[in-house]
Amino acid sequence: MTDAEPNTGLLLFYPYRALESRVLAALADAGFAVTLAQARLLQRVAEGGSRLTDLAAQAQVTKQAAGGLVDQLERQGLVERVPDPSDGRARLVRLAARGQAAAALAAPVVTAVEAEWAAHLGPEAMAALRAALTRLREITDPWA
Amino acid sequence: MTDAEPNTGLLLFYPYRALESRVLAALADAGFAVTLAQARLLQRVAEGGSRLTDLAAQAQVTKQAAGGLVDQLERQGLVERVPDPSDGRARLVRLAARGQAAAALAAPVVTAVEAEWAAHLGPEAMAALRAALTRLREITDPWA
DNA sequence: CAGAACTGGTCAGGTATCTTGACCATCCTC
DNA sequence: GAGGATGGTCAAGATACCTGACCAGTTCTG
Repeated sequence: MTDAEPNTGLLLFYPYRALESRVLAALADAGFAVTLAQARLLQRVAEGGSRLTDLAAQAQVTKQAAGGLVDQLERQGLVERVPDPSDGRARLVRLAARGQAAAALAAPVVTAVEAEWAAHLGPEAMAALRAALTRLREITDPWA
Repeated sequence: MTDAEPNTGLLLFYPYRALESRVLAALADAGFAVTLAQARLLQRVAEGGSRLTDLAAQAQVTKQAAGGLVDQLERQGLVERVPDPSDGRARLVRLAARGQAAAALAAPVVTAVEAEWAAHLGPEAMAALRAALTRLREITDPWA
C-alpha cells in the first residue's frame, strides 16, 4: 500500500518526524524530560504568551488536553501562567526562564538539520521546498 | 515563537495534518470508526501483508503498542492475521475485505487533496515538491 | 443596566495509546 | 543440538486525550 508511491502525506511525515526526533533527543540529552505531546504544545507558545484555547486550537486538541499539558510544563518550570491584562477570564501561557533555555537549545538543532537537508537537496531545491510549503500552508493551516 | 518564520518541521506538519484530517473525516462519514493511531498503522500495512514488528518499527512504537492497535483493527474487520508461510513464529497482518474497502474509499480523497495542492501551487511546483520530499526521504526515513 | 448568549478555563470520569518488563515459541548459526 | 537472536504475547502502569458538566468573566441586546 505504501511501497510503490507513498502519498504526499507520508512523504511530508518522514522528514517531519526526523526533525522532531532530533530535537527531542537533544532536549533529552540536556536534561529536559519533554514528551512528544508536551513539545508539540511548547513549540506553539508565542513570544508574548498564548491563551490556552489558542494553543489547543493550533495543536488540534481539546482545551482540557492542552490544559493538562500546560500543567505538566508548568510543573517542570518550562512555562508559566500569567493573567491576561486584556481579559479577566483568560490567562496567558508563556515561556518561563527554563523554557527559554530549552528553546535556545532546540533552535541550533533545527538549524543543523535544515542545513543537512539543504546539503542533500541543494540550496535551490531546499529554498523551493520551503517556498512551496509556505504557500501550501495558506490552504492547509486554518490558523495561518 | 512560531509566527515569524516557522521552522521547516512545522511547515511540513501543516499539510500533513490537513491531509490526514480529510481522510479520517471521509472514513468516519462512511462509517469506519478509525482512530488516528489506528489509521497511521493501517496505512502502513503492505500489499502482501506486514509483520507486526515491521509495522511497529515503521510507526516507531513498540511491538506491544502495534499489537494492541492490530487487535482493534482486527475486531473491526479491517485487517486479519494470517500465519507467515516463511516463518513459523511470525504472522502477517494484511487488509481484510473491509479494510480494502476503507483503502478504496481513502484513495480518491488523497488524490483529491493532492489535486487541490497542485492547483494552488501549480503543477511544476507540486512535482518539484514531491521530488524534493522523495529525495529527503532518503536521509530521513530509516526504513526507506 | 439586566438578562441572555458567548467565551476562557477548570473539574470529573473514561477510553485509548504507549511504555517497560517478563515470558514463550521458533528460527538460525556453529 | 545448544545458545543466541527474532516474532509475538501477556501484564501492569503511566500518559494523553476525549466527552460532559460546570463556573467566571465578557459582550451583546433590548
